[in-house]
Amino acid sequence: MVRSPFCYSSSLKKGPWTPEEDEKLVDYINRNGHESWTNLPKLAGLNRCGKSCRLRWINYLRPDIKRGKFSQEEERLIVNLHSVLGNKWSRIATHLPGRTDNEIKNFWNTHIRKKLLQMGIDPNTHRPRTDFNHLSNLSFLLFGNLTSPWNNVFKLQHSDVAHLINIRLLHNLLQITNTRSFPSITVSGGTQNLNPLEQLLNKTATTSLYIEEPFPRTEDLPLQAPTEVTDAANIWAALEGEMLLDLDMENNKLMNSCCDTQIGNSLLDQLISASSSSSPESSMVNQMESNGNPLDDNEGSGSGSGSGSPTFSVFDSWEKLIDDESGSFWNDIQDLTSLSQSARDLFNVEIRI
DNA sequence: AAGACCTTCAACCGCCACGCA
DNA sequence: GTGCGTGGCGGTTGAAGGTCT
Repeated sequence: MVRSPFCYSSSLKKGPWTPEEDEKLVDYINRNGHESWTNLPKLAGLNRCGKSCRLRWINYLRPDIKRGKFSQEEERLIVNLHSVLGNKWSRIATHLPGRTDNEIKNFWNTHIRKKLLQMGIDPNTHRPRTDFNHLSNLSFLLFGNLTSPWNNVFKLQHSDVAHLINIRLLHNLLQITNTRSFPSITVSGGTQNLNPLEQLLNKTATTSLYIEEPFPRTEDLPLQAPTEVTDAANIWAALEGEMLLDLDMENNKLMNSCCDTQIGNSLLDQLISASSSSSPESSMVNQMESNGNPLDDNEGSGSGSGSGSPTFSVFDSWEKLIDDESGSFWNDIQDLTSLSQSARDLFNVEIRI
């Protein structure tokens, strides 16, 4: 591939811009505009490449640049848009007036990404993480809500997330380490076309789940009758026993307490169903893009949840989280993280596969 | 006080798409 | 159809400042 020579000359200056250079660039563009970035440096008296000038102007010197910290509203919008658009920073930037793609990208990588990881959510897919390296981080989801000041609504979601993440972790763990098969889980009485785990978490009164067969640890052991489990606590306990997750007494207490929480509609379930359904995201982003600046109307119906669709969207879920009236949900996440260190240590030690 | 380590973000690099000759 | 110049984008880097030990 023939590389364009411009911008690769070693004689051109690189690195941070000086105030004098900024002044020259702003002055020239104010007087002449920027029809050709290639010719601009020469005409403006700058020993820079056009590309560098363009970047400096777009990311820093433009008069309509909004400086300063991102608001919670902007943060929420970035997360929502990223869940739909991925790393399309320039497209995301079109929804945040005054913010540049570079600024948003940096903000994502330095702030939001970390927060999602702490929540056990893969920032790339916006789904629960299923890699094992972050088990220690997940443990805070399991134990944190025992003492956290979260309000009731969020506690339920938080608990559900923990349940599903752990069940999925176990499932994946088994599939990876497995020479043995994962016990099949069937649903009795359920009418929805959900997979068993999702049905469990979307629990209706008539739903029962069966762990059909324990792990055959040895061929000598007789087959056991299917065990009926009717709630997340029991299925978790059953899996836990079969997985040789030898939690000590203290951990068990914590686990039981955690699992005593009543199951409600889960954030995670909604995220999953939103992601696997007929792509509400695409219609969402279309709506957002056709509505113009979403920051202008997000308190009304413009955030997408009021479209009349019965399907939960990923945005609804996020907004429920973020709208937590106790304040910033990010702050709550941080509270949990700090509370969970001891539990995290226990969890790390006790997993034996 | 000082060095190590961490975080942030401006700027660069390389690739791709598009328009034009 | 092909090659070149250019603009635009996303990933990455590294300097600077902050925090920790």
